[in-house]
Amino acid sequence: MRSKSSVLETAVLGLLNDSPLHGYELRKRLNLVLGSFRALSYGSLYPCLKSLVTRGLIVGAASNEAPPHALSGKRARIVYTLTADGKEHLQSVLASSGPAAWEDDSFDVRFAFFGQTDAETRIRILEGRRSRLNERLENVRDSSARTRERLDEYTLELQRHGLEQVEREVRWLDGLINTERDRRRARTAGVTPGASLTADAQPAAPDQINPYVVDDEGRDTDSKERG
Amino acid sequence: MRSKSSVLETAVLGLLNDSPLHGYELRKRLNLVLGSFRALSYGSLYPCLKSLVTRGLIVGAASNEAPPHALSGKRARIVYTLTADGKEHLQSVLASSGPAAWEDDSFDVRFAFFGQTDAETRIRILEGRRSRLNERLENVRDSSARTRERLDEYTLELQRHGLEQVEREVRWLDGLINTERDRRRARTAGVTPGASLTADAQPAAPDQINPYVVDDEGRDTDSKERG
DNA sequence: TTCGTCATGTAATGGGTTACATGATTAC
DNA sequence: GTAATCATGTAACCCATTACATGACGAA
Repeated sequence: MRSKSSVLETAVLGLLNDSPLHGYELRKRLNLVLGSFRALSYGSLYPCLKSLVTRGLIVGAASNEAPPHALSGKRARIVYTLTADGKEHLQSVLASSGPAAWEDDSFDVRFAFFGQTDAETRIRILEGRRSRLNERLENVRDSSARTRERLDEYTLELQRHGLEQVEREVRWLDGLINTERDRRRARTAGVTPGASLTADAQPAAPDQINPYVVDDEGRDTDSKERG
Repeated sequence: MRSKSSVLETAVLGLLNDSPLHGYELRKRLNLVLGSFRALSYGSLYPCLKSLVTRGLIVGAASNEAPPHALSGKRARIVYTLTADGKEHLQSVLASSGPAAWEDDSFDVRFAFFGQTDAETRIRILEGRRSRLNERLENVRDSSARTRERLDEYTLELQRHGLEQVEREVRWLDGLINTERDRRRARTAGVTPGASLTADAQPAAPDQINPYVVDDEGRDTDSKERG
């Protein structure tokens, strides 16, 4: 249950859970998920795959010909597949909903694999991220209130813009959380799913108390060194 | 003219150009500028200061008492000041407007010090960043067009949201560029400045050709490994 | 035949964090 | 007296990038 599982590892395992892939292809898909759209280097990917093999979470098999959807023989490449251990590990990672799941670096990956994540976990992560962002917003507004006047025009504008981006992300989360709740309600009522992810962000309960469970991943909420 | 000058170094020099500061205080201000609002660790800051001292760009002086605005004796701390070399170096960094100035990591710092930057350079950096983002947008839309159908709901939503954020930043840049141009026009006409940074983003010329000058910082535009 | 893309890797390097170590000063 | 904040630093480590090395395949 302990193993750190970096963002990259989670992403690799998550993708391989959909279908076996070789490194080169893996990288391309990774770029769509990781950080939005930035190139991950092979210098990170291959050592990561190596390590996963060593730990028995995936296996690599040289596949010379006839890939599933017989395109063309191409060339020898190593197709990686999840092992039973790997699947188990992935499930445990995907089941966690502590701070580690909603911090900047990991949230995106976790969100990208929401399709393989339990509905309650999804909600917990979304709410966790939202309160994390709100907390940050509060900090910035506080410190801004104290130092606003002695900041020049551009610094101020940069701050304003940053704040706005975060506020927008909070509203995005509001919408997603509402959608998830609607779905939950529909599920328990036994109705066919109707809610779409792109539903408008209803104003949501004005004061959402969110007693998120910090059950895993060590790492508690009150770390100093934040403001 | 060559020296790499990391983001952190630029930020430090830029802040010290306003007024001499000691490490602890420096860090707090750095956090407002760098990456928006994230804690920079002393483990990065102090070695950086050390290196700047070694290279003669700043000098540290133990200041035991009477800080400028006589608060209280506090305690021995090391107040850093820019040297002539340091000022010169900073000016040359601030004068550069190549790709290195508008990439993700450095753009924020450069923008934060626009108050100390030449107007033409400001425009060039803003335009450079905008075309960088547009280029990225194009790439994502292209690859999205090819793989859209086999992506699940959440991955798709993540991508949509990422795209939206970037589009928003482009509009932000549109506004800033217009403001800068207005100011330039006002300047050459000898009028008192009236344009505010928060002016609405006019639709801007529908197709802005931007022949940005890649004059410094090695690093050309057509690096592979991007899509 | 040469260029672009597919494909897999390693070594050096870089830029940061965390944890550690230390100690004075201030507020409760 | 004791906790929080001020203040400065070092050492170990992490995770990723860049540059390098290699080579096959398909298309121009």
